[in-house]
Amino acid sequence: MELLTIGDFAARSGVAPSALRYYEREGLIRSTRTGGNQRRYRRTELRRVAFIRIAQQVGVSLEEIREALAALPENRTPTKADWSRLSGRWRRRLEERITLMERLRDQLTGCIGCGCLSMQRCKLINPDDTLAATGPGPRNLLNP
Amino acid sequence: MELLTIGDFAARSGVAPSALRYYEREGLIRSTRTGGNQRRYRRTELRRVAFIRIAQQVGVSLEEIREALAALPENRTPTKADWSRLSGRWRRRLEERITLMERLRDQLTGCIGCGCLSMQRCKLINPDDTLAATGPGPRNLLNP
DNA sequence: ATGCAACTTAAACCTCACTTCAACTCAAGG
DNA sequence: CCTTGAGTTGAAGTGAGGTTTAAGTTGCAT
Repeated sequence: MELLTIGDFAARSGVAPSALRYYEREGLIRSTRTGGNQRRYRRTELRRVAFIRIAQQVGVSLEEIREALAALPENRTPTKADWSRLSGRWRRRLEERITLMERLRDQLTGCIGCGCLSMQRCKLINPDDTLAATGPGPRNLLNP
Repeated sequence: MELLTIGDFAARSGVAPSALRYYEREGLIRSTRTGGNQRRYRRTELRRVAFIRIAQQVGVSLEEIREALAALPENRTPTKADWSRLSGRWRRRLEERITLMERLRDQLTGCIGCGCLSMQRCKLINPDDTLAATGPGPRNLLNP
């Protein structure tokens, strides 16, 4: 079994056939066709799908994933080094998100202490008191 | 200035008027009306909006946020203790998500070492080798 | 009292990431 | 050959979380 049908590929990747067709339309994965126009997937495509799903967990849009995947070589099967480079980028991204959420957690913990969630005093909402500059009260809630 | 117009409320909360109307339609916030049917917001509503935006950052859907806010007292202005209880729930949730993302990061770090992202060998994709049970290769990629 | 920015509504529209549908074709076992 | 399950397409639908539009009304300063 050299090439996988869409059904088998879906089963092995855990992604629905409809989603796989969608990914193909969006240029995220590729397939060859049989004489009868059915899709056949090489097993190396599984790595692409793995990468896509991991990136989605990290909060990356399909558009960005498509761009990242475009950096893979066209003509040869991607090597470990190719995947390693891409994964490294996602890891840095993931670490940024983790840092952000940890900061949110710490601030929320502080706010549970004071029970406030006040727009006037709470660090969670008015991080650096910068908002007070244009009058009393904050202008936006987030993005510290 | 006891009550805020929707424009002022939007400016102070950093949330667009259209979004505020949407939140009201969805039962997340409330307003009183003037004789001429215009919305007026009490400043305590800012806390609700703060809570909503924070919860969204934590990855909670508006539906769940609505349910959480429904736990607040109807007849009296919520106390610090009320907000504290709700915030505590979100904090636990946030910690769960952080743990999940840290695990993902650690696994991704390992996979950068091996450069694999292999469907056969990689922990990231085939976490506990449980998938091998129904034949060779994994059946789904994520949710360890 | 008038002018104008800010407000009101319902309905339509938007993006994202898919899924579902209808109508049809292909692949493979008996 | 026939049946049946799996695959094909374009188009439409879904749901979340809003934004935009059009037509009309209100609030407030002058």
